[in-house]
Amino acid sequence: MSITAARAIEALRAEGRRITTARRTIIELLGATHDHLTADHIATAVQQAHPEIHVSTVYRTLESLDEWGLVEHVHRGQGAAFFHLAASHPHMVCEECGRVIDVPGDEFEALVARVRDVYGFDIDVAHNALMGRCLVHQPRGHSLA
Amino acid sequence: MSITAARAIEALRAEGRRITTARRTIIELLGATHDHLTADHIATAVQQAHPEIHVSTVYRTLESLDEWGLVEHVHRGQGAAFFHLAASHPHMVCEECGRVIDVPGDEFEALVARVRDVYGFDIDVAHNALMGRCLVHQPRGHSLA
DNA sequence: GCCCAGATACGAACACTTCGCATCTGCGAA
DNA sequence: TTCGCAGATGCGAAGTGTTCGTATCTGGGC
Repeated sequence: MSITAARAIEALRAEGRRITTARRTIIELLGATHDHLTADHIATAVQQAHPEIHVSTVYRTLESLDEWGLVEHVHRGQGAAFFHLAASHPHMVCEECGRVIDVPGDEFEALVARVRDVYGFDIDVAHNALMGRCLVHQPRGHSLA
Repeated sequence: MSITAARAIEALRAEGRRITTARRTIIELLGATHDHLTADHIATAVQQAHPEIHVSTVYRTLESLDEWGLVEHVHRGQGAAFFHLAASHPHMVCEECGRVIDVPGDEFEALVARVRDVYGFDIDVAHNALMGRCLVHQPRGHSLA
């Protein structure tokens, strides 16, 4: 089990929440991958080990873990949201190929600070993905060369 | 009719596309408001004047107008996307009250340029809304005072 | 006015997510 | 160890936002 997954489970225990099969399995799955998984992917993977775990349980579990700050979800444009263990960094999703790129949050610090000052709005950069085009899908094949 | 709506209809004509009741009504509606309307809102409003116009027509019309660059849609987190006449600026949506704030695109220029240089990713800042909290919904009532 | 590619009405289907409710279970107390 | 019960789950149905198939209709060029 990854260190982060172990920590998440420890956090559950520390707050007096139940460690159930669904919760443990989902957390371990998220801890074991760096992929960006949708609830449905997670349900499918979880059901390989525990076929009795229902999709709605996966949704509810993810919602709870999200609320408790142990996992986060990111909304893509139209498709399903994807989930990962709490890490709070922005994501960029290519509109052409769906590729997800992680960005360190500090790239956004200046913008977030300015928007807070000027517009009185506190941006949560990690909640919605930024859509756009990755380098192989830019108009007229623009490259870095 | 607003100037922008008139322009959009002119653009349709110039490209040899048909000016139908659905298209004209939707464009005029979008031109007459600064609100951020979902497809469903648009359908409801359109149907007050033309009850025969079907929701699916509204969706298809919006999709076409979007494709032709006359309107744009913005994805909120979980709820429905909202539409407006082409303007291409980012939006910020309060997670608490759903309020939508428009931001001039140039606030993002530095970030977009840097991300393009460093990550080879071309962000489309207008496609997904930025989620967060407006000033009345910030944690611990933080204000600008 | 006639014609037909393109647009529409209608409803069914779809993908993703939430809900209600009966049953079950983790875990603290006895 | 067993007991009790708040909280978690299984299951299916419903909800929401959107897309699709198909028969019919219509804008606008002739």
